[in-house]
Amino acid sequence: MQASSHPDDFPACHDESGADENGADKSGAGTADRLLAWYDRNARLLPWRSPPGTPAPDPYRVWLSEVMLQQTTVAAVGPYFDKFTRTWPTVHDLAAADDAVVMAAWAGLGYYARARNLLACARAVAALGAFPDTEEGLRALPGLGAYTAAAVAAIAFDRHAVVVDANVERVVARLFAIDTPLPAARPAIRAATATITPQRRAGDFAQAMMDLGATICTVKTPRCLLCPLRQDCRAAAEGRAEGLPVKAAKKAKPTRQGRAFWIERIGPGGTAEVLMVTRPGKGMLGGMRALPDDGWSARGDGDGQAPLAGTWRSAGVVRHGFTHFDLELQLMVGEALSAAKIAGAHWWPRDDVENAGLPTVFAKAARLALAGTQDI
DNA sequence: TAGCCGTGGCT
DNA sequence: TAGCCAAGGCT
Repeated sequence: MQASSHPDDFPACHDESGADENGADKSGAGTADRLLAWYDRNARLLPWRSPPGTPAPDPYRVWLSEVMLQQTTVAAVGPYFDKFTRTWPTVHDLAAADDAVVMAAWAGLGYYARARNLLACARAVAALGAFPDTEEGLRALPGLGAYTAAAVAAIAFDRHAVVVDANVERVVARLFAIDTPLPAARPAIRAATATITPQRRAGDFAQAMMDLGATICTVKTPRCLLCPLRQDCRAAAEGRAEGLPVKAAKKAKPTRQGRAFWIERIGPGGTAEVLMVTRPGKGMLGGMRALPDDGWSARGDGDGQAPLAGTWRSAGVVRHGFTHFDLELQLMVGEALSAAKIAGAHWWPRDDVENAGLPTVFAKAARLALAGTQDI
């Protein structure tokens, strides 16, 4: 049994038969050929994807889907991809869109820096005239890191690129039985991926690896008996696929306390309005419309203070989990006694709050205010 | 470089 | 249930 692996013993040596000491066979182009043959028969049909063997899809759609799919499930992306491509059919349409409208359209999808970078990227591409068609050119655009640049280059432009995402990390860590914990294993995994990435059909290969990771080589209880790469897989041969890749322990999430404030007035038109703010462009929920709050953050509790003078009562508590902390948000309802002098403040129709584009934590708070529920 | 940055589904 | 996790990027 292999006790450990490290960069020095990678890639695994192959004898003339192409099989290593555990019987795993990754010699020549066999692994890629087997995976592509499986993909030709089993590719998932997705709105942003063209079937295997057909012309590459529109780079705009490939890029948009890849950004939306960063740390986000296929199921969650679907409706957003439809909405964005319907509203903005080309990158030029998106580049010309209003910031607040795009941010509101992204509301609920999370990781809002992606939406800010999406607009910056669309405008950069519009200025260039078209998407760059090389990995290096794509990598220079805002919001495109090593993964996304490689994926777009391979999928949209049929470039040879080594595409490594969390699926590929898992599949490759198992194929080569890489025991080094993540993230230290990344260089070895990337080198291993390069050895099996084919010169042709690199885009299909990347998508095939992701489909394999999503449907066969899953995190929990991988379906090794159904895997087209079982004969290539050292971890499967050793009966320990589920144990790979090894991951570093995670830190505990703190719980933070904060307050948000629901402030109504009767507007100039005689209808009820709610005070909203546009949050600063950087940091948590940056650039998003929100309710005023008391300054809570990942680093600490809010100070409990209202943004302006008034009398307040608690309408209940909203609990919400973020990536690295949990929040208990007390919703305070009251009448403001003075005019709002809050950065980014504006009034929004009370009857149209569901269209304000609020991030989920504030959408929960708004539901609480409107329903009068005690706890959500 | 390791911490920051959302959300909802699954087990 | 409470934690884990998803087609990561930025600083």
